[in-house]
Amino acid sequence: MTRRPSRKERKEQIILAAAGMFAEKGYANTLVAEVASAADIGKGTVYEYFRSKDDLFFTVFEYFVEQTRRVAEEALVGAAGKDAAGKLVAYSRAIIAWMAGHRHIYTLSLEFWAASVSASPELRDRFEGSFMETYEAFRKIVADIIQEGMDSGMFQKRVDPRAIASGIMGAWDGLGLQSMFDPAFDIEKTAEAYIKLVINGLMNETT
Amino acid sequence: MTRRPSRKERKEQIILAAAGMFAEKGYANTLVAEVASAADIGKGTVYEYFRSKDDLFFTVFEYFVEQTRRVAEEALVGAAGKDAAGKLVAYSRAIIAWMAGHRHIYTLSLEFWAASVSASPELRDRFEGSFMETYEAFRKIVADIIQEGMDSGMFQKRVDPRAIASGIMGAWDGLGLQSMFDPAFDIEKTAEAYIKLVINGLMNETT
Amino acid sequence: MTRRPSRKERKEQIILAAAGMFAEKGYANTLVAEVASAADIGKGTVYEYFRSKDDLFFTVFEYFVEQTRRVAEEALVGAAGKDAAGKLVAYSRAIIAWMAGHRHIYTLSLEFWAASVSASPELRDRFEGSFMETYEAFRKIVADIIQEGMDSGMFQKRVDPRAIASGIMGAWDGLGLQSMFDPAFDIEKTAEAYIKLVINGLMNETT
Amino acid sequence: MTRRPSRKERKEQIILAAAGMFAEKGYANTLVAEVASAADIGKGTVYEYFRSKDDLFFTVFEYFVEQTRRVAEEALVGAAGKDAAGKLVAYSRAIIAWMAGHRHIYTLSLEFWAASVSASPELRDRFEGSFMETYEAFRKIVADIIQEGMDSGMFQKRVDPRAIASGIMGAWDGLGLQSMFDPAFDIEKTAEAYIKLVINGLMNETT
DNA sequence: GATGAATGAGGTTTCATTCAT
DNA sequence: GATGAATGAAACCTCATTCAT
Repeated sequence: MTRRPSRKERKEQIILAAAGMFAEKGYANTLVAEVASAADIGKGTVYEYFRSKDDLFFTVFEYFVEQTRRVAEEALVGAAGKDAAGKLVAYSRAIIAWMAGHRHIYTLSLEFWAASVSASPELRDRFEGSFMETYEAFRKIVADIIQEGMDSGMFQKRVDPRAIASGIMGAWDGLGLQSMFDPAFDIEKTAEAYIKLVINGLMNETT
Repeated sequence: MTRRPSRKERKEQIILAAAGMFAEKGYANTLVAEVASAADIGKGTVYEYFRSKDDLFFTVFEYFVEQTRRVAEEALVGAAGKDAAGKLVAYSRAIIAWMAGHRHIYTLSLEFWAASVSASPELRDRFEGSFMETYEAFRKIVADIIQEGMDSGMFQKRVDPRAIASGIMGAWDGLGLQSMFDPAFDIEKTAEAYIKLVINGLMNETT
Repeated sequence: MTRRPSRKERKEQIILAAAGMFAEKGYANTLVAEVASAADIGKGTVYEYFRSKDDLFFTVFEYFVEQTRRVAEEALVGAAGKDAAGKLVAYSRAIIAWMAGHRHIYTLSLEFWAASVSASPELRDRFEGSFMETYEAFRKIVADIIQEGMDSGMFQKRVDPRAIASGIMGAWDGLGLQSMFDPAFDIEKTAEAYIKLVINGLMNETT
Repeated sequence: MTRRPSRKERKEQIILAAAGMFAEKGYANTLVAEVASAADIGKGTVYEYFRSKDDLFFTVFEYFVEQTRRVAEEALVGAAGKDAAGKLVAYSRAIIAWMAGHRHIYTLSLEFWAASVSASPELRDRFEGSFMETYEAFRKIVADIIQEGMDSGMFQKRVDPRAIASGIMGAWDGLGLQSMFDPAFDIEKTAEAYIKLVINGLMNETT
């Protein structure tokens, strides 16, 4: 005999069900009824927890952002103690591993990216703002590692840490994208070779 | 006095109007009536040229792919005669310049990416197939340049050309994405610094 | 320290809350939850006292009718001992004063009138029946006064007492209606002038 | 073979169908689908002509007001040339005859009255404003007749014409109401007796 | 007895698509 | 060939009512 879930648990249950459905069928093609059914609740119950389908969508997004940040945070912790190059490799591996391991969920990114341009103006602003903030957080982490490498003398090449961080992050997203279109794409192997090349670029002064 | 447009011109007129609307409001939020109105024709006329809204969407996508490939082709031609590093820089610049110069249209990518996951199964397959093909074409071009650099001895580092090509392309997409969320993001400067770092990585053997 | 209300008090508490809400927002636009909240009880509790929202509505109606009749009764008592003309004036004044003083509640009449035509067949019948009965009761009172005036010789004009009673009652309702649409409408002054004119008509034989 | 109706005719066709349905079942209990079906068109077509169900409702109201005013206008014309008392009788007869003859439509009044208090604030204001204007128009007509009667010396009693006009109009509405509840109520006979009494009151100076 | 979370039937509204002109 | 009025399936959302606690 299972107890009735708390309000918070019930809400998360719906968010997870919605995340799954949105990832699978896309936001526009997912019926609220399907989310409810996936969460094993009645259609009306969804509206007890979310004002509208849009509201649910944005909440799923926030949940997703939260998770993404936690992944980054954990990766950072796992990389502590290593030198700059080691940190970069470890950090990249963690991000890519998460993408590879949550391919099903990662699909949501595409939905969110699209929504950030095509949603209603109010929603769009919220998406855009959140994206900028999240990307900035990632960028700071990566740029700090690069700066540390330059400071320690490990990275000989003089670069703008933020620009390079942007490029590295871009590559992560872009590789994730390619793995989305091509199931045979080996994102982990590809990313591994790639980050090492970038690090090689950082370690050698241009002659 | 303007002559009546040919069937082909009329079709392109609709495609361009649709591209603009889809980029601006997103596919799902764009009404067929809006496309028709933007193309200065009647709503019913759209159906003289396209079987359905989905069909129009996919045609816009094909048109978009075609253009993208032409951009790549032209960039490649413009880079002919340079050495591998020069080609890479020129090629990257051309791609990024196109992104920066067609930001409004480039938004469509997000729609297409999302559709490749969330559209109806049939449409999804067509999207996925086309994406794989297009990415493969780009990948070949970039990988060939890298191979050429290694063959010529300019690139000292031994790498898997296809993997690195994937990473570079990923960075392009990912930087385009960041520029989409952040109007202040200077994609051309960032990409310039980044591609040079990657090239530096290629030119130096790991010690 | 307030004791727990008896079942009857609790029921009246709900009726009053419902009356207030229905008068303010209309029956259709009032949520059962709002009634409950206004009555300071839980939503489910309403259903401990009333079978359905319709049932609550009808009970409010009956309560309203009861009050209206009491008002009429009291007015009649207050007018006892006067002559026919005096009774008519006093009676009219009491009715109109009640309307003016309970403008907020009187709004309910409009809801009831509408319901008597547009509610479900069963409910409609109950409304119609109750209205006929109530109007008949009023009509009898007024007609009796008129008859008394004619009998006593005070009213010289020969009239059908019931027809005239209907007209007078109609004027009361109609004036109430006008005061509902126009906050500036002085119903008491208007009704006073009007009833005196009618009495003047009764007192003078047509020449 | 019937030609396709013009936009204006089609709109009126919907208004009439809606008026019938609203009168029969009440606004809240009428489905848009029922209106469409009564108008022999598709459900979606209703929305080609009206923004919303509320909008349709208000348009029906305006149509109703227009008709009511036309009735008053015609009645006034028909009464021209008579003396004040004759005008009053003719005018009253015309109004009451219209009510009696359009009982089916007149039911709508109850809906409109109720809406003027219970509809959404915006709609409510439009209703209220329109009612005040319409009542004022009627009031002016009746008051002018009374004034004319006093000026000509036919009406000996000194009265406030507007107050008495309000009372007479109130009686019309109130009698219509009674006839609505009671199918056996003979509104024409009752109104006839009543208006004559009122006129008697006007013709005789209070002694 | 009292409660309010859960429910889902039912209603409005949207919009891709058709087809008569 | 072009049009846009008409359509109705489909989807979101509301809210009276139930029932487990």
